[in-house]
Amino acid sequence: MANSKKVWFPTGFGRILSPVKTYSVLLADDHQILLDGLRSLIESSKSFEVKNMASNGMDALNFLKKTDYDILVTDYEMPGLTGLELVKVARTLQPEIKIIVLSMHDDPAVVKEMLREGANGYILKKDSHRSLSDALQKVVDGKRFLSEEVSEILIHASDEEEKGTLTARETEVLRLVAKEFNSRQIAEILFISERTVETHRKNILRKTGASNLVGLIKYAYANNLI
Amino acid sequence: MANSKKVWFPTGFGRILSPVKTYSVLLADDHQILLDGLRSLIESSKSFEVKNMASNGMDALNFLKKTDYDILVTDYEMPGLTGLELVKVARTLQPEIKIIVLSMHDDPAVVKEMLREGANGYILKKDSHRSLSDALQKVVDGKRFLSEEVSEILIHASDEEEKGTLTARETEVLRLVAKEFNSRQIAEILFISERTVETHRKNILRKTGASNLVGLIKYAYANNLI
DNA sequence: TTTAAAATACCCACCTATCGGTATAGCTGC
DNA sequence: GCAGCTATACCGATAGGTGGGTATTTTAAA
Repeated sequence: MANSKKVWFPTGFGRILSPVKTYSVLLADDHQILLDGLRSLIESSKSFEVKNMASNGMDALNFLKKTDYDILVTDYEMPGLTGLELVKVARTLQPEIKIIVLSMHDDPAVVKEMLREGANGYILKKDSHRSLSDALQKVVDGKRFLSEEVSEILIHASDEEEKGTLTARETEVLRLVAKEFNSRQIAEILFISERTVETHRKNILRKTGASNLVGLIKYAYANNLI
Repeated sequence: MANSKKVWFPTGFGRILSPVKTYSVLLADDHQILLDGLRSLIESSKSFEVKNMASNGMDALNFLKKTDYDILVTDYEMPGLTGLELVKVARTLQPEIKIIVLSMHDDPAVVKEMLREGANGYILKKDSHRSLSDALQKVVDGKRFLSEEVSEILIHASDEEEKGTLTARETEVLRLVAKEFNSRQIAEILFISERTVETHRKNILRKTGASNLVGLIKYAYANNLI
């Protein structure tokens, strides 16, 4: 991993010396007090070192461009770049970085999207500090970590999984969108008003959770509509 | 195949009767004189019957919505829906239909796109009438048909395959586009002007031959950029 | 038969992408 | 040195997509 120092650290009852890696961490959160608290928490373990702290997304981005880190711990809502955007960019700039999202948000859709876009762990601010240390250890071990609360949320979310079920007409429209037709052309092809096509598109966007055309096409690929 | 009549037709020296299928054909071209000529040519073989003729893309579309055909023979440039659009729609409405494009265009990019979007055969208006009858037979046999001229074009096209080679920066921009960032956000991430991002996007669109965002994303998928 | 969902359609406002220019600075290879 | 490519940047105009509404008809389910 990048920029990590190897130190000799006593394990067990101090009888054996073994190499322990110190993982570099980048913290991003717009609340300074939380940043300081997190640093303290994280560095209470000698395995982790907070190398930099950013109070907004853009600052975090600047750090990511200059330095490699083993772990990024980021808030979800921040001024400038949001946490989601930061996760995407971090995953692009440093494909190997481990990302833990620390959020107040317990919206399952948000959680899923973050995980989809590259987060390795997701914990809530109302979770205990144990969750954070567990998460750190899990992700450096190459595993995924969700706090109990988050797991709970995802389980119940699957109950109300009415999303993603496009109607036949909506699927038809989406297929045509994916064929590079614009709304006017789709309206001509289906013999309906352009307004109706726009309504369908809006409903498709809402149901799929996509933020724009690009997300729509990715959804279409993911669901074998292309 | 759809809407085809089976007739008993003598083969060989008339000694054996075997079942011969009459394939239904839809013709689309904006030149009436050519339509009439094509009908005559096609129906000189008892295996093919021109069921309808359309003088523009929208008329053709209407026919496709009402009736199933075995074969669509269409011009490339037409008022209303273009040939390319017609091919896409036809492939959507009637997945099993065989499509032969008859065009003046010898641009390899056009040829490739038509084939990619579902055309089974491509012949030029300067080709001989033999090409058309060969094409009809080939496509109903489930094969692809390109006239000699067209094959020639595609071969030489591969020489000047400088297209599709995006620069590193362009690829970077495209990846970010595919991550659902808009130009403003990409500008922020890359520390460049929004104008520059727009220029890159224009160049990417031109190089990939995509007509819009959707085409771009499809290109990104096809080239493993996502 | 009542109800709910789906498909249809319109409005306005705003944002974003695309088109077709032009232009300059830096780098690379002949 | 200079041609060619790349990355950078700007402009105006237009097309197209998105957001947030409302509302009617058709169809399918309870």
